[in-house]
Amino acid sequence: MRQTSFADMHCSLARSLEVIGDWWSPLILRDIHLGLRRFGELVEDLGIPRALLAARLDALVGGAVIEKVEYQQRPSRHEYRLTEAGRDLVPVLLALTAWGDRWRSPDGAPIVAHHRCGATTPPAIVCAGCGEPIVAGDLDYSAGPGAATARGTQLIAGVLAGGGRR
Amino acid sequence: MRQTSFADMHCSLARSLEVIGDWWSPLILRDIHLGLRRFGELVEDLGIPRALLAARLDALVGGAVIEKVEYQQRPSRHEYRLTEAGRDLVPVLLALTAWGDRWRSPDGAPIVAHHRCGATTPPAIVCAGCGEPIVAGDLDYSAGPGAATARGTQLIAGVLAGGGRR
DNA sequence: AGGCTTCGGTTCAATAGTTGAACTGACTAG
DNA sequence: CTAGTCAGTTCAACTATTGAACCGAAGCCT
Repeated sequence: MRQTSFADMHCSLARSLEVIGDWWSPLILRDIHLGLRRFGELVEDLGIPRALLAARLDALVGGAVIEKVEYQQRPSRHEYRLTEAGRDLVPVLLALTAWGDRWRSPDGAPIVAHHRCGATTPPAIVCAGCGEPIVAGDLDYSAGPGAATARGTQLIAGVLAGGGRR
Repeated sequence: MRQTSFADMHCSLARSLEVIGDWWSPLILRDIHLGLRRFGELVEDLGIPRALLAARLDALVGGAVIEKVEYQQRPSRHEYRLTEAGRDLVPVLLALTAWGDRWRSPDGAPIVAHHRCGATTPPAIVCAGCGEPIVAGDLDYSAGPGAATARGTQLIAGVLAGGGRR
């Protein structure tokens, strides 16, 4: 019996979590993005058990969000870098960080991001159609082409078909 | 010793994960947002063990992202609803879902979100200063007021002080 | 009144994952 | 030829997850 896999759920959130939903994975990605790319640096920065880091890195490589690159030969040494999919995840992690800044960091943000335009304001999640910031209450949902009634969306399918419940 | 807590790390991403970083928690929040608010509905939709759901709901209530509300008396029955902090998390979950749509759902999105403006396009994460979509390479970082050198940011502090490494 | 059903959990034993310390192996520098 | 660096692996103790069974309060049916 393994920890339940989300890979087969017909939900993109579940599939995303299958790749980066483990306890340490988002922090590993943060560190790699910030420039800590070597095994030893990650161990030292995070205090993560070495066995677990090795397993997580393998999983992230398998999930194609990072890749293992040789940075020197003799002795052969490797480091980890974000792939394109991994870089595409950075804004999401930044948005989650901003949430933590808003709701969990009364003493101020520990890390401040600067956009190349000079702004240090938190990111905004906006509708690509109208440009307005997205607010939970402004959303509605319908079933897409990949929908199914199965574990993880056993009732969701019905809720969506019924025009939603919210 | 239990699973390492991220609560004391000086990183808002770690603090966010402390609340919603567990394996099932984001899916539970998704379901509650979509209208599945009762214990039994969540069990049926997700196939999550009842003991685990009870523990996760308690933790999410403790983390102030959901609240337990009585929806009928005699017999007393409760449901779970997003708090303001929980609703503020919805756009982030939507962004993570969109990432899964882009990179993990070759057959098309299982769930399609509609903004009240009519658009069904995925959300965009933009810089609140200039309005441009945020791309990993356009970011730089510096230490904020809450920074510290401790587990979770043992090396990060130095990297930020040195003007970054990226 | 007595029995069946619903809802929202709790309990439990088996299994799987996490932890931290110690160890390994390839290689280099001195 | 000894010590050191880096990137892991191994291992035993401990925790967490799983899924099935059980529980209790209350309403409904006859």
